[in-house]
Amino acid sequence: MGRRSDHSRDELREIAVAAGHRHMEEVGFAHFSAREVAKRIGYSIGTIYNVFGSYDALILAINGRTLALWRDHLVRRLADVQQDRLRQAIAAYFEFATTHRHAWAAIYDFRLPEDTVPPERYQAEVRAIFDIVVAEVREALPPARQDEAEPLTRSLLATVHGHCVFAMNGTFAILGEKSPADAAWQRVQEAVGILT
Amino acid sequence: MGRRSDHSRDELREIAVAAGHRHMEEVGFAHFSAREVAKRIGYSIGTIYNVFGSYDALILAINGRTLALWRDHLVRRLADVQQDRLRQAIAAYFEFATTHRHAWAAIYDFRLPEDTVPPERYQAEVRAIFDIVVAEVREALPPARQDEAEPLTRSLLATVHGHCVFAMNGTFAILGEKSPADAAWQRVQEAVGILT
DNA sequence: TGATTTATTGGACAGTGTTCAGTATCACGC
DNA sequence: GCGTGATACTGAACACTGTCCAATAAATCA
Repeated sequence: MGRRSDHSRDELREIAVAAGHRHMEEVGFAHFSAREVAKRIGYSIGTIYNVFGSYDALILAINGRTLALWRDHLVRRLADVQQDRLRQAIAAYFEFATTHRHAWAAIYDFRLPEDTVPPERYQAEVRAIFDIVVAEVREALPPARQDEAEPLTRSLLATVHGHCVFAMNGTFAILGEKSPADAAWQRVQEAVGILT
Repeated sequence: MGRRSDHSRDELREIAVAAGHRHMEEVGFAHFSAREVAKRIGYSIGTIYNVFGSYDALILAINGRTLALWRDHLVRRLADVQQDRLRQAIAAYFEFATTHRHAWAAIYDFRLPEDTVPPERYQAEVRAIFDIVVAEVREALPPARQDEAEPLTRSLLATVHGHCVFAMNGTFAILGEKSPADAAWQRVQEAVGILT
């Protein structure tokens, strides 16, 4: 067949990413299939490769969307909160991971070939989330120490992430930990408190 | 063919795990192949399934071996160190992840089917590493607080793990973090210091 | 109306995990 | 020595995967 034109190229890309994201949420990275995405949007596997160029690029697009949804969740969660904003941010981290288990895990399950860097769009998505958290951390610091917000935020994000990973992958279950979010919150409080 | 008997069943299992572990180190979880393991030990794919029962069980056996090597590395690294033992432990964490990138990542890339629990042997391997670290954390705490060592260690392990993950998967590169291990060490110092 | 560009297809290829009927070899009882 | 099981091992078959690309249909342009 030839051009079908019910969708522009950008629309088609958008539709494929949306369907791919749903598929990822349902089956997870290990059982994700590009053919299945094609099937779901009513196109053939070849079209997926025409639009995205490679399997990796498709995954990257889907993970990028997950990051955008994650940021969205974080923003909404902080929108009408006055107190304990850092704690709410941690809660949002865990909530998103729990609610979107598979899509969230896919962000970390997928690895680009070595010596390959993610595209600028994707990196921007990561930084966008980071920037939101930096602002919160800065707010929690005394004015004299606010220039330390960025390195501190990197470390605190890693800290929360570690707790979230162990909660999601069963490590904490093996070790008998039952309040991962609380533990993460303690570490964050200590780190911020010591500069106060 | 029939029974070949150059190896007992246990020997064969051992050989397969060793070869599988090497294969994993070379190509990583995404490109790991059970057929390739079979080829490397000079048996057919069927034998792999006879010995391990399933792909998942093979991966679990290989990851179990990685955990054992990791524990070994940690023990050796702490063997003749008097000062800064916690810091050395963190260094050992990062070292092992760096030196065995693929095998280390496979521990977290692989996920058992939902509602499935890893076999007791595997759990014991995880706890063995945990126990080593608990002893170090307890030693670093004042006598009156040593009963808090276990929950604290779970949290600190997660903290260090988070930093290591972000260092290995490129997140820290995107965010401009250049001393992940130092950042992790700071968080650990704070948490331990506050109880001192 | 051609000629050309573009979008889309789906078969072909090499690889995967998984199963299992078939076969070769051993150990043992007679 | 000779059956008779039990055991170890094989590899073809199946349904799937990512990847590529010659063929084709439709839209656009000259």
